[in-house]
Amino acid sequence: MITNKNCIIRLSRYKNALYRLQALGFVKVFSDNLADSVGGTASQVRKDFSIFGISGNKKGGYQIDSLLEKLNSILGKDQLQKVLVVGAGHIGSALMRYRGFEKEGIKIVAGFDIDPAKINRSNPVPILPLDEAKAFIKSNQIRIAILAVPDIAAQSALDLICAAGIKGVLNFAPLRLKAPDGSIVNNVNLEIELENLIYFVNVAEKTK
Amino acid sequence: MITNKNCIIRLSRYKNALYRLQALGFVKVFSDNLADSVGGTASQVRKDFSIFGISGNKKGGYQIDSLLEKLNSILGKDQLQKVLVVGAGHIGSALMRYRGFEKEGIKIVAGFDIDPAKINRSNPVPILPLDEAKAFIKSNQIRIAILAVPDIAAQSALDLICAAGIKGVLNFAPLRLKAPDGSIVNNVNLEIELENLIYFVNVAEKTK
DNA sequence: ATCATATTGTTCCATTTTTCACAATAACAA
DNA sequence: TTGTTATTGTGAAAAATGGAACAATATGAT
Ligand SMILES: NC(=O)c1ccc[n+]([C@@H]2O[C@H](COP(=O)([O-])OP(=O)(O)OC[C@H]3O[C@@H](n4cnc5c(N)ncnc54)[C@H](O)[C@@H]3O)[C@@H](O)[C@H]2O)c1
Ligand SMILES: NC(=O)c1ccc[n+]([C@@H]2O[C@H](COP(=O)([O-])OP(=O)(O)OC[C@H]3O[C@@H](n4cnc5c(N)ncnc54)[C@H](O)[C@@H]3O)[C@@H](O)[C@H]2O)c1
Repeated sequence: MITNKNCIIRLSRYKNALYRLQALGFVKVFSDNLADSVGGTASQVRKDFSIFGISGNKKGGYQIDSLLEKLNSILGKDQLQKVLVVGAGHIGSALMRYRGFEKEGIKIVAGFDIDPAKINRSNPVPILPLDEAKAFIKSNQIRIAILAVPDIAAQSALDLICAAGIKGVLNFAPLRLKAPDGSIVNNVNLEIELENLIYFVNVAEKTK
Repeated sequence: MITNKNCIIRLSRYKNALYRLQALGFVKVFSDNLADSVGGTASQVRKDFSIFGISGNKKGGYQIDSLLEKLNSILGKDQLQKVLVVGAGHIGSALMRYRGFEKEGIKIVAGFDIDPAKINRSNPVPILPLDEAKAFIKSNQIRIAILAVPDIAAQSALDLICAAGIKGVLNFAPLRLKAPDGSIVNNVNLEIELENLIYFVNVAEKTK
């Protein structure tokens, strides 16, 4: 069982690179082409594939279309992934208006908010009152949510949606949430991303 | 020289946890308190500190205020970090309106856009035409930028700001940019974050 | 003053991740 | 057909990361 997050991220990158190559008319690809496209090494590409039992052809590389099929299946992209956004504020609405997820088979199906002023059922992505979240999650069998509520509300909103059936949450609030049993929380912490960047810029500056 | 990104992320977490503890009135802390707060082990906390020459007191733990001073200095938080946003669209304006960075000593000082309709010099964070970016970066000695332009414009915008003196970029466009010499690009790729989450949710589902 | 105790700092060990290296082999050329 | 070459797949080596263990020691108790 693979627990290596970086490995899965690389699979996503290979997949994206393969679509670009396919769009350019390529039908096969070698491990070193892929390595170049995503910025890695050829042996790591092959090792990653081998972990998932993906094989190519000696001297012939990999068929792009069948490779994409396999990667897409591993990454759960053989079915449309329905996602909710909880918190229709600045970040939440930016995400709901973003069209880029759709080409990745990810569809934001609804937003939820406690502020009555934010409710808008006729939006392309409808924004509904939080009270309706539980029923919505259950009847539409949603498993994934993006959490974009104020920090103070994050844990209770998380508990609510997980109790309703959400299994995976991408959390934007910059604090450590306790994931309810059976659910996974990943964080996007932009403060920390910036701090990290600043650190490495400073280090580069000093060693220069 | 530390190249371990996770280690630096942990330093940020320690720092955040320390502020919370400080706000609760604590003046000292033990490695296992910190480990609990951030979800790690006590030896890792001590190891992280030791890497940076931070020492505490046998049996006495660490003084929170002096620990914070040291962490803040390592993380470059002893001076206000001025940051630009390039691209005042959905993501860019969400970031410019966000007040949360300020308490972290990060100040978004300006946004830049090519669309004349976006220009607004009297905004709390002024939004200026891209042509002015170079002069602004130079005269204000900005080193860090957030890139939130459409995918197609990302590489050229990156080249422009790095040529003007930007050393570190947090890029939201879901593609691999070529960092100009002497600059660092870190990516926030939400598509990939979601794919990753979906993968691990599926795995958990299956092994259940 | 002595002892017991709690906690650090660091060394050593285990695990994970990446890279190297090369045998196996499919494709192609002559 | 035979030989040459390019590329995979993988086992072994190396590097990086994380965790356990424990000696050193400051603190507080008796
Ligand atoms: N905006 C940014 O650029 C940015 C950057 C980094 C981190 N964040 C984090 O993202 C989160 C959201 O930030 P934002 O700027 O979008 O905030 P915001 O205040 O603009 O929006 C939050 C929304 O959540 C709604 N809400 C409050 N409690 C709720 C609940 N219990 N259930 C459902 N909805 C609820 C509010 O009505 C509001 O519409 C915060 O945790 C913030 O720290 C935001
Ligand atoms: N909005 C989201 O939720 C979201 C999610 C994931 C990724 N992204 C990525 O973030 C980036 C920005 O997305 P967005 O939704 O904010 O886009 P957007 O179209 O809302 O905004 C982009 C802004 O950049 C400006 N712009 C275009 N070219 C420019 C240039 N050369 N220099 C300066 N400004 C320029 C445009 O005028 C516009 O204001 C895109 O790469 C997108 O793929 C966005």
